[in-house]
Amino acid sequence: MKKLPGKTVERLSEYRRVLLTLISQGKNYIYSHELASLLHITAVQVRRDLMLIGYSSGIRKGYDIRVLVETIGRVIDSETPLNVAIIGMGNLGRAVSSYFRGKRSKLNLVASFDNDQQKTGKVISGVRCYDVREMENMIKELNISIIILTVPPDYARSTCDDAVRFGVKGVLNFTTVSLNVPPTVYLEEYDMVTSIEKVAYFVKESIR
Amino acid sequence: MKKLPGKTVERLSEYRRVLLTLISQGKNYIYSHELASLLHITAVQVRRDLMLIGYSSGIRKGYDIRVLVETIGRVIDSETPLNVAIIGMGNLGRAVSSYFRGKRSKLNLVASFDNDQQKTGKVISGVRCYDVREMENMIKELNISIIILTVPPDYARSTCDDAVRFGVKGVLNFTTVSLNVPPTVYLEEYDMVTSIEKVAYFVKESIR
DNA sequence: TAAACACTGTTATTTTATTAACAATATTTA
DNA sequence: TAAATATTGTTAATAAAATAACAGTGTTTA
Ligand SMILES: NC(=O)c1ccc[n+]([C@@H]2O[C@H](COP(=O)([O-])OP(=O)(O)OC[C@H]3O[C@@H](n4cnc5c(N)ncnc54)[C@H](O)[C@@H]3O)[C@@H](O)[C@H]2O)c1
Ligand SMILES: NC(=O)c1ccc[n+]([C@@H]2O[C@H](COP(=O)([O-])OP(=O)(O)OC[C@H]3O[C@@H](n4cnc5c(N)ncnc54)[C@H](O)[C@@H]3O)[C@@H](O)[C@H]2O)c1
Repeated sequence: MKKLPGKTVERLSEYRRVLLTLISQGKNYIYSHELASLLHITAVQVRRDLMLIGYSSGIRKGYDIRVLVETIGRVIDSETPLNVAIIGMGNLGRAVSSYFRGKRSKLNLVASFDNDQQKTGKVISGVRCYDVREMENMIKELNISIIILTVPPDYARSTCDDAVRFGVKGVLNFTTVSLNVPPTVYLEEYDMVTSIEKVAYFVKESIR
Repeated sequence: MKKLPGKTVERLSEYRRVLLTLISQGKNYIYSHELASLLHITAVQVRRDLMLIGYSSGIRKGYDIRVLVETIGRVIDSETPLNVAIIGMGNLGRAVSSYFRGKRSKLNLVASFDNDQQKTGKVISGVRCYDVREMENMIKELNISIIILTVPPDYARSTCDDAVRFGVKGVLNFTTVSLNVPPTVYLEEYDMVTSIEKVAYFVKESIR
């Protein structure tokens, strides 16, 4: 299948998230317009995305939620699970760890790294914390292909460079520092200050 | 000034973030292509965004960073500071609180709320934590216009509805639950599982 | 069972966002 | 000082994303 646009991948992930909660609530079928309204988008957008991944319901009773979840998984998940590590087990690292662990069967959180001796060698928020100096060994040994970066800003660049050198193929950067990676590595950055400033901007504009 | 596209607002926030760190490093001027490469975008994009907010450097030695930061502030910040509260002081709420507090002069984190008696009445991660039952009073008393929602999924919807009823105008939702708000309220949602699934998708595609 | 209806899948259109192109102009170099 | 260079601001072109339109087809209803 042709590589999907990033936006579509995001929406597919979101579809699956809400579909999984619907399953747990006992729902079996869903119409495009229902799914759309849950995501604040249009029904056409939903149908278009599903067309892109070649899913078609056949019946006119909406989509079979289980089949749809499975189809989305076949498209966006890796066939063999990918291993993930968190670097920097501070406030955010621990929050992410306890939240993310076990959420997706095709993404295994297998390690965390820190340079604080109080933390290394222990299991923190459900995952073993290694000394950051062991990063090279462990990335190779555990075949870690994705890192979530939550170290202090001053260490972000060097830590990322190291991880890439050791073979990591994807980086989710939560630090405030904008990073650089070679084109063979996929980088996604998120800064919550940007999100809240965006909210603030539209609030400001609406109450003017 | 006409309302800016959301994408532009996001980039303006990002420009400011990197510009602020450059100032602290003693840099005074920056070229469009330098700023662009820090954000992994093109120089044209930068110039276009700045055109939209009516900033022009005049000189050909790049943009005066201080003036640019100030100009961005005049456009995206509220004239009078907006007050913000975090609801749900668990792992994520505390991380966000300690990170965000004091970051922006026009956004004051003035309160947090929780329903756990162990937490209420104390100062946690630098901000006073109130009982969630006091939300109505405090939102009105402190004039809170934005909330950051980090309660457990099951409480997300009702908590958001309450906050909106009590007068909140913007919501940044970090829970996994997709919310609904009236059109007068601005809602921004972020799920980190989506981000990491996106990374995983492009990693998978690249190593195929 | 025939008409009305509801929903999907897909093509066409519109809108939005990004990139390219380039004239204008300050700065540097010869 | 004149030519070459570098950078901006802006218009034009392109690309990407979202939406609209609608034919096709089960399903329901009378
Ligand atoms: N807390 C948030 O909500 C939040 C939000 C957005 C971004 N951030 C960013 O995320 C990063 C972490 O934030 P935090 O609040 O968790 O900070 P924190 O100080 O609580 O955590 C940082 C952790 O990294 C460890 N560390 C330091 N140097 C290291 C190194 N060289 N290698 C490995 N580990 C190292 C520290 O021991 C600590 O455990 C920061 O860059 C911050 O700007 C945080
Ligand atoms: N931890 C993460 O990195 C992360 C990432 C993405 C999303 N989330 C989501 O954010 C939310 C919080 O995650 P967390 O890890 O901090 O969970 P948590 O359980 O540590 O924190 C939840 C907090 O909310 C409080 N609370 C419970 N009911 C409440 C109510 N009715 N009103 C006010 N406060 C209430 C609890 O006392 C607790 O302090 C969850 O919905 C989770 O799915 C978390």
